[in-house]
Formats: sequence, C-alpha cells, structure tokens
Amino acid sequence: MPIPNENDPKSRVWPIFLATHSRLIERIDEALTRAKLPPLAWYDVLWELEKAPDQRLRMHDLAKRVVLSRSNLTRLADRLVAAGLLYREPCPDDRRGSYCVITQAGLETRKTMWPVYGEQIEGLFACHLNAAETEVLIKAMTRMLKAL
Amino acid sequence: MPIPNENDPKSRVWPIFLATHSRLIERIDEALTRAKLPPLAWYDVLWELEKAPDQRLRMHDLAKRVVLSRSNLTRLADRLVAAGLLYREPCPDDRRGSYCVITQAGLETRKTMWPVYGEQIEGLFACHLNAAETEVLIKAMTRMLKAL
DNA sequence: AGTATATAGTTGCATTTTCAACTACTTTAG
DNA sequence: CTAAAGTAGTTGAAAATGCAACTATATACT
Repeated sequence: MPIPNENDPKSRVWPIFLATHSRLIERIDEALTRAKLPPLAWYDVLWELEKAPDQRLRMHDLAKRVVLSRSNLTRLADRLVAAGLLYREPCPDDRRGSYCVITQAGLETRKTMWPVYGEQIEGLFACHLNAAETEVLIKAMTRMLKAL
Repeated sequence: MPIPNENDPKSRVWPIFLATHSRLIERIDEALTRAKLPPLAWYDVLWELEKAPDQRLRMHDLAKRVVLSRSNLTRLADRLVAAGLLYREPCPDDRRGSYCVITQAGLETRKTMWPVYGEQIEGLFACHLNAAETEVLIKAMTRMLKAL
C-alpha cells in the first residue's frame, strides 16, 4: 500500500506481502468454515498447548505465542473451555496465575483440523515455493523476528 | 503453527510467515498509535483512493483492493466520512452505487501518516531484505496471488 | 414488455476485539 | 515486617467485525 516508486522492488514488496497474507488467511478460514471446523485462531491455541510440556501453558505464555492481547486470550480461552477443548488449572507456584490445559477433545479437534488446514497451506502457499525460495523466506523472516 | 517435522523447512516456513506478519502489524500499529495517527486500515483506504483515477472508487472496488468484506467497508467508510477524510457521491451510471472520494483532509492525513508508516516498514521489514531476497519474495508471493 | 435473477450497498444482530479499570497475589526496598 | 510497585489474569463497556437479511437498481431471459 505504501507510496511512491511503484516500480522499485523495495517499495513493492511490502504491499505484496500484506495482500498475500490477508488473501491466504481469508481462503484458509473459508476452507475451515466449509468443513464446519473452528477458525484458525483455535488451531493455533490448541497446537501451542499440544506442543507444550505437560500440554499446558500459562495464559501469559500462550498469549505471547499466539500473538493475542491478554484480555483477548482470556475470552478465546473461555470459548475453548465452553467447547470442552481445554480447561484451566490453578498454578501451585503462583496463586495469581492459572494454566490452560488441552483436553482429549482438544487434541482430537486439532487433529481433525489439521488435514484441512494443512491442505490449504500446501495448496495455496507451500506449493508455490521451491526449496531455495523456502530457505530465503525462512532466513529473511527469522531475521526480522529476531530484531523485533 | 502447523504440525509435524518441525525441522523440515517446508513445514517451518508457514508458521514463521504468520508470526512475522502479526508481529510486524502489531509494531506498526503501535507506532501509529504513539504518533496519535489513525490505524493502518485507514492508510490503506486513503492510499487506494488517492491512487485511483479521479481519486474515487466504488465501494465494491475499494473493498476488493483493501481486502475487506463489503459490510465492513461500509462502516469503515462511515468512520472516515465522520472524520472528514472522504465523502460519498452517488454514481450517475448506476443508481445503486456510490463513489468514495478522498477529501483534501484525507490526502493530508495520508501524507502525515506516511513518514511514520514508511519508517516502520523500512526499519522492521525492508532493511532485512537484500535485493535478491526482495526479488524472491516478490516473485513467490505474486505467484501465490495469481493462483488465488 | 414482464418476470426472474444478479449486483451495489446498507443495516440489525450476534460475536469478537480492544481499552481501561480492577482484583488478587508476588516481589522489591526500606 | 511493611509499604510500594509490579505481574497475572479477568471483566465491563465501547468499538469493530462478520453474517444474514433487506432495499434498490440493473441485467438476462422468455
């Protein structure tokens, strides 16, 4: 979206990056909806919990990993709890805090979502990248993330 | 976020792509807020209008360009109108439709936002890409967009 | 022409997200 | 030990978003 020099690559790359991201997310969420599955955000939360040691994480940590504001995550977690995909457990060391723990149903839901999600990633994104390009993307973006 | 083979580049690139995008957007919006400027979405709309012939676009076209649902755009436009940055004009050819036209104040707001926005793009994103990488990103993402 | 279908845009309602308190507990410093 | 400051998480109210229904107009079909 930015401005001038529409032909200078340096200026074109950011708008393309933005457009690509939003169109891909749009498509993936559509696919999940069509399959009557929960949205992308749920997958992220479930997957972070599944990977975590003891399949549990403090709200704070979880929020950081999925890039959500704290209050936002509180309510997203409420919804997941209501859906039976995770539960909260008080934290023994720090009585202010609590853990989110993924349930069996949560594990299963994530597993059900994966084929649909994965197919979209492959078909819309990954299939357009050869090995060299993949490496370039990873290196460049990792650099950005480290600098943040 | 996806699943297995955390070490296979092909699997790692998508989660990194997602994380990079959300952290960058987060930072840029923070910078705009700090500078007491409107959010990114406003910039997009203003810039699309500024570029457009006669500095006006039909709602429909505008929505597609900024990747927003129609109803969403209606209300975003309402807010921009309320802020005096654009106005609506009935379309003579098609009496169902209307144009969004950017105002002088809209042009100025966009111009005020650019230094802050541009600085963030450069400092968080573009500065991490050399010429070759920039080309790779553009080519790969353009390919994805075309296929959508 | 006359009806059926499609398109542009808006609106009501439910859901989601954000912002600013607020509670409860922990840590630091005197 | 106590007071001050910091941290974890939740909550109420307001703003933003998405979905489905709706109005108005345009296009296609018979």
